[in-house]
Amino acid sequence: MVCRFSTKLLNICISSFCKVQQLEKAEAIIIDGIRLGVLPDVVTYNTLIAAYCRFVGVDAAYSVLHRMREAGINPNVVTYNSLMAGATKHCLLSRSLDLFEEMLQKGIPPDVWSYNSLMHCFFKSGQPDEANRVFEDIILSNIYPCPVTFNTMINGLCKNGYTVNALMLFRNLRRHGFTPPIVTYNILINGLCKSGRLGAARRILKELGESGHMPNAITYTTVMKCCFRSRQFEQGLEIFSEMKEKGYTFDAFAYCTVIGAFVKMGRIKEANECMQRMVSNGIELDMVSYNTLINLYCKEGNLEAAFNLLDEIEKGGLECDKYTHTILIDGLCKAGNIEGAEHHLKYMSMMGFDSNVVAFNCLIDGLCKAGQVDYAMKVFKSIELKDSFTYSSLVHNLCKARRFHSASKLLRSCLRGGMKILRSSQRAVLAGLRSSGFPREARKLQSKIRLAKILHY
DNA sequence: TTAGGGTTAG
Repeated sequence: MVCRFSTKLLNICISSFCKVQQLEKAEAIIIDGIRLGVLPDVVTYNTLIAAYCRFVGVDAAYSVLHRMREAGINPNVVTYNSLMAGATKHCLLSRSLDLFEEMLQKGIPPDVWSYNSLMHCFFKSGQPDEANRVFEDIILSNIYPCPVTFNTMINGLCKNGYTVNALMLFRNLRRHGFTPPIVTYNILINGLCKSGRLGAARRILKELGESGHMPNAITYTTVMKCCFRSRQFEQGLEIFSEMKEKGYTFDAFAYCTVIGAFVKMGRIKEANECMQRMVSNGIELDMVSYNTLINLYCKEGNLEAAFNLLDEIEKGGLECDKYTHTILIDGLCKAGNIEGAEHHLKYMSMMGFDSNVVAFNCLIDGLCKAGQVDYAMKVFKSIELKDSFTYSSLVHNLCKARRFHSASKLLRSCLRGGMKILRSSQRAVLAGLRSSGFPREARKLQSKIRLAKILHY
């Protein structure tokens, strides 16, 4: 006979294994349980589905759903919520919307988590108006919003460029008695930092202190990153020291932020020390951590170590991403191995990665630095996607090669396209034209630049 | 079950 207590115990075990990502052990326990007459229930399958969504992928979670149905257990609102959250996390946005529709068709009433996922999905697919409509529906319906609803809304608004609206929502919620948890503060501080509203971010940070909350490691990492991003390295390092003094635990996010900053400052020795501390502290390395390490190896000129690590990662079953390959392409270019970089670009494409503007920018810059400006121009013409880095780099390098007319022509086409270009590159063209005896062309170009500023900036 | 911080190029 199956007793409920046994299934409850089974579920506790499954949950424990799922939390530490030991899904095979969780599956094995289910088989053992069935053998002993303890049958899995909807909670067992939901726990597994959530874990597969989180650690593996939505397809793996669907195979559990299939087994669940075969066992005669119907999915409930939690099942759908997990699948929706998983689909949104893995950017399968239409799948997430389909799941919501399927839920309605099957007569399963969505709860606040379903709506939260739906909003998240709309924001992630760049449809803030649709997300806002869902939010209004929640407010006007009898579904009670939870803090996650507000956080999803504030985060989505920030990520879609509506930081001012996010700040207004935060203020309105506070006025109506909502006491924001630390997560809300972190979301808002991050959004404000990333949109360059550092003053507003500082004010929210001050409010956080006054609210009686303590900033957590995420708050510190966010503000530290913000300093590094705006090249206020010393200020960022002060936060790093404060974190250490106050005894905050460093996770992969905090270490990667600091290592990345040391690498950017050219302080490779300190970056290395940090990396060793991260490894010796037993931090489990994910793909971003590995990318940070590969970047460190490349910047210290140790391409061999970088490629060895790439092999190790691939053999270990972790999938390298576009960042890994772009870092390696840049490393090869910086080491003067243009042939290797081109070869790796082909490898990247063979692996199914889309055309990557950053990787091509590295190659164009590398070619210029190797004196192959004509070839760089050929690559430039062959690529569809170009950004301000592409133009700035090529204009700068054409000036260095004293090809001011070509640089001027390129700068004009960039301005016509409404693309921003580094001021130093603009100045280099103007100065070059003047010094090489073409002041009239320099004046004409200057007025084009002014016009573009009025039109686009 | 859901929301927040980290990796690439001038």
